[in-house]
Amino acid sequence: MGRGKVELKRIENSTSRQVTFSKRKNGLLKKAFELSILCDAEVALLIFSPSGKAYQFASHDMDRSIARYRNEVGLMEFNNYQRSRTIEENNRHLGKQNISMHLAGEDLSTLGMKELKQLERQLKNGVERIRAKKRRIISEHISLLKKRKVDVSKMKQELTLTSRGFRFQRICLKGPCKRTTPASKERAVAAVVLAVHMTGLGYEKDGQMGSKSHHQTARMLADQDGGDP
Amino acid sequence: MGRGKVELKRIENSTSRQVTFSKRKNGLLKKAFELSILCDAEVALLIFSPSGKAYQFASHDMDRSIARYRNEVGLMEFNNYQRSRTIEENNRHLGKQNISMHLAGEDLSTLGMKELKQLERQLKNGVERIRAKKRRIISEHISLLKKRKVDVSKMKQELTLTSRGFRFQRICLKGPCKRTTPASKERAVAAVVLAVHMTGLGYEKDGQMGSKSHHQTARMLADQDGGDP
DNA sequence: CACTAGTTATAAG
DNA sequence: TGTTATAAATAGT
Repeated sequence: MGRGKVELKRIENSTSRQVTFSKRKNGLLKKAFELSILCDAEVALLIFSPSGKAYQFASHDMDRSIARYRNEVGLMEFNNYQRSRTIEENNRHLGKQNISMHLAGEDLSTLGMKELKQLERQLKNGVERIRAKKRRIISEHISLLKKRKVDVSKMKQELTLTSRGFRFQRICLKGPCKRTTPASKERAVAAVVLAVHMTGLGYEKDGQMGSKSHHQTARMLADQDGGDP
Repeated sequence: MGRGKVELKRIENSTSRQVTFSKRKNGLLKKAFELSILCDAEVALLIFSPSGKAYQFASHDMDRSIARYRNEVGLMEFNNYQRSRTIEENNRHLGKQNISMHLAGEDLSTLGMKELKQLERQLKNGVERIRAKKRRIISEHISLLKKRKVDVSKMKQELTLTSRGFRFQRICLKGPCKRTTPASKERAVAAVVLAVHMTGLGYEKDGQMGSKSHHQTARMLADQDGGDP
């Protein structure tokens, strides 16, 4: 899009790379937001600029989405299957000796000694990385398990609190008390508002934004905006 | 984009919502990929369809990006601050009587009876939604906990298998056997390859893709492509 | 940062 | 799923 068609490779000119990053980052954040609204999807997006600045969007909650990711794809080979497919395409198009194709275990016979050595080194590294990663995943999962237990008990407590708030609301707003004044009603509402807010679960957004507002939203969703200094 | 301008709100028609989800999901994955290549950025994207299916893209490594996110923004209230700002802007631009501002518990005194009634209704709905949501979350968490336990034991089993593969590799490729022929080495390598693949943890990608491949890649990163059944 | 030409994404059919 | 007319994103200025 734009004056000229763009090649899909790293933009060499540093300035235009930064400009493009800024523009496309905003575009991506906006699109992510739109998808979440239009299609009622849960979307989480992390962007790190080359200079290390972080930007994010999460339609629901980043941690929730990450947890969900870990459940849905974290342990399956799905993830890795996709990854290796990606690598295969990657290498195929890079002309990188199609090593990943060989990694599929098919035609090792076409490899020379040099390539075999390379493969061997890669494999050793890979196995080591795998073992490290698994150790990491296991400990992560264990700590998650612990965290979950805490979270669940918290949720239960909060649910109790919420119920209290709800009862309070009913008593004050709909109870038999006939002397409800506007002022006391306001206070009651404020109390329920407080309870609701303390639960930390806000209302879902259910409306639309003008194109102006959602633009601003997208910008705010990112750290600041602007280029990446 | 398309035949008509589209409102930024949940698409009510279920069919077109699914179609739109499918299209925009692919578009988003593609854009995320392009940003990562063109601007040399690290991008991680998680998408969950309303029906619960998960899609992802990670330019580098999802776990790495998540860890980075936790460092950069994970512990700050940044996230929540941004979210509440977003909702506030959202409502402000919707002209929704700045109810979210009132929800902040500040100036209920400026509201008329009509608005108070609306607030009351919203709050009741909200509390009910919250309670429902919490019930859902709690049961989700509980089933997750159960699932996690199973998964962790699986991981342990796999780790054991991996270790075996690693020992096998050392014996076959580096052991004292001097009669290693190219053919037997190939077989050994193939065996290790198999072991590695069975672990399901592939190699990280380190290069870029041609424009053709990334299109395919983006599609493959999703489960299949197509709609969300 | 604003503009605009030429590109891309996508809503509808 | 593939096509087409139109909206939207954006590269270059």
